Amino acid sequence: MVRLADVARAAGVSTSTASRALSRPEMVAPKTREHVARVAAAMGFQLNATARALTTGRTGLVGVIVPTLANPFFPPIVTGVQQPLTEAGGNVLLGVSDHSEDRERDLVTQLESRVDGLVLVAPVSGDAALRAAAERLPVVTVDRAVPGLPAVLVDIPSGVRQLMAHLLDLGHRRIAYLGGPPGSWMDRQREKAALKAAADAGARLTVLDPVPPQIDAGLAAAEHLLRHEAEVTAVLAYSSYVLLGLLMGLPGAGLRVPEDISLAASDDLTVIGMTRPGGTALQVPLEEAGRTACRLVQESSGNGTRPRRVRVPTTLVVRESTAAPR
Amino acid sequence: MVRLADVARAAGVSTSTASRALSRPEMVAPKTREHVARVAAAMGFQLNATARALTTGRTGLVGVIVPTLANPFFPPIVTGVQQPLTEAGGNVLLGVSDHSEDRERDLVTQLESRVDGLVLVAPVSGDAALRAAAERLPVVTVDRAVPGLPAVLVDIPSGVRQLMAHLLDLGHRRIAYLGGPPGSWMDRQREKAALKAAADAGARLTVLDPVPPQIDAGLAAAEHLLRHEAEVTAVLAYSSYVLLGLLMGLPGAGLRVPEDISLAASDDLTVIGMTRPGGTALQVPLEEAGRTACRLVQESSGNGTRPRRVRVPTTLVVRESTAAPR
DNA sequence: TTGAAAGCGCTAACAA
DNA sequence: TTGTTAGCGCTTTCAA
Repeated sequence: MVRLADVARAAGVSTSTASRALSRPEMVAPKTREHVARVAAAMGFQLNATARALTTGRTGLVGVIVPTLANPFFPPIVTGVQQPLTEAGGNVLLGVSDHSEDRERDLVTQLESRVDGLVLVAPVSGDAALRAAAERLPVVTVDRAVPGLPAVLVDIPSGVRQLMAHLLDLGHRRIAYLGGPPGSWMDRQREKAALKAAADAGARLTVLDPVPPQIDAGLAAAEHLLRHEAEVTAVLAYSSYVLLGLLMGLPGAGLRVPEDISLAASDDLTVIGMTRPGGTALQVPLEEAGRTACRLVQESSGNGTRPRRVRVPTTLVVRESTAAPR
Repeated sequence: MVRLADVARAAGVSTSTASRALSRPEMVAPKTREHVARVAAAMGFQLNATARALTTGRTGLVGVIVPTLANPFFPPIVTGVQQPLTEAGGNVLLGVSDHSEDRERDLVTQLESRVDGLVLVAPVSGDAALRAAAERLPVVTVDRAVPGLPAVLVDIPSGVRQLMAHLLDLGHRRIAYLGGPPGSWMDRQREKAALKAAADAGARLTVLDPVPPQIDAGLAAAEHLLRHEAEVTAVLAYSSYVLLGLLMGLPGAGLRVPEDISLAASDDLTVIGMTRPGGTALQVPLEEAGRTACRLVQESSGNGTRPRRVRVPTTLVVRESTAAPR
């Protein structure tokens, strides 16, 4: 392995000068700088990141802890965090908690001394534990608000209001909300927003039982809908998986979309933009959420501006699955 | 920040003893060991990973470079790599190359001094560049074979043979292969395997034009199929996205699955296991591929066993979308 | 603009 | 079993 000292000797300068020539070029005479750079390149030299980290106290790494990569919600966030780091040669140190609080805690303590900051995506630990971590290094949460910590929140409730407004504008007055996943905090927010929008417009919103986020659930829901809720003219599904299920189940039962019933979803994580009919849905800016979280980490690495809370807005994308009721 | 020296002083031992008590407990008297552990815990002490890495030469990190996280093929591989590391407290340092050779090269040089080894997933760089990297640290490729380097290959061609055998067993003799993505090396392997299986059985395999991996493409293909290839009784799609498109497009045109036509796909990356009818497909063990790659990295960190090439087998999962032709 | 020297926090000979 | 000592490869005062 070639070390900085080797380069310095070969270039006939001190290690300090060699170090400066490569890391703080403006501190070195142009001639020396170029000479050192040339020698270093010729020897195939690369500064050792670990040693730099030890002396400078900065690793250039940001830790990202996600519950899983199997849910398509999370990978785009990781991609987003990576983006602002790229320019500066930084990287993402990834941790997958598997939805386990224990595992999450272990990951936080493991990563603490390896990263400059931490992005915790939908963390499951308690507020206190998260605040404790934030005392030791910059911590930003995504899709979860912890009092006193900076956070990035995807503003789905306001998106749901847009979705409802769209359906109401079309003339729907009997709408079903197909909620889930069972027990989810986010779902209660969505449901609340939908109920309020319906009430404000004097429309009826039937809240169906929460279902798991699977196509299967959509198919089952389609059957239920047909048997018991024939009078609704539109369905708002909390997930694109469920919407996909509805899209597959309803035609088989003789209900055409959107002629007989309108369908919309509050995320676009599956391919529902490309089905036929295309699914009306909220576009969720997950990469942007990741980018924002990364920038908040970088900000709070500097001197202490007070914790910011950033809300990233969703966008309503209207496609063929919604139309005026007959 | 609490350092090891602080713990040592508080515990009344030398830093070496403190170090051993925490890192190599078997080298220290039980009493001392527990005392040090207690003191360390009380002070909230954690060994500094960067400093350890500098002295030991091992970081505990494995770099994983993927082309993207947007394609559902890749996240499970990353998850798989992480798994064997977890027990030893290791982590994944992630790089996303965006399918760019330049970016991939930069990532390799960036990560080199931060990780113990590198897993390159479907790398785009030339063989020579990859072999050069392998001279400096352990490198394992996934879904790409480089002569001289260890690799993990998902054995889709043999899976395609199973799929073909399944269709032929059912009695299909006029089968369409819907290939893609356009220009893909993997696709040529699949197509070759399918053609050979058909020829061996005296069946006819019509190779349709490659399409991109989107539901849309499936829908378009469905229409094409109806207009020009009405005589086929089964379709083998190279991707589950395309299968999903067929599943959505065919019924609308009056063709029932599987009564009028059988459908199968050579991956199960979407939710086609949960559609109705369920889609017959190859189950692709991506997490296992990741785990295997990680173990190969760990192996080649030790003394040099010669590069291994591991082939992970796919599994045929038969569901309702395939049946005997009428 | 450059160099000498100290040290980041830890581990690992070597000695005792 | 424990302590002393010398680095790991780099950056950064401080002085010249």
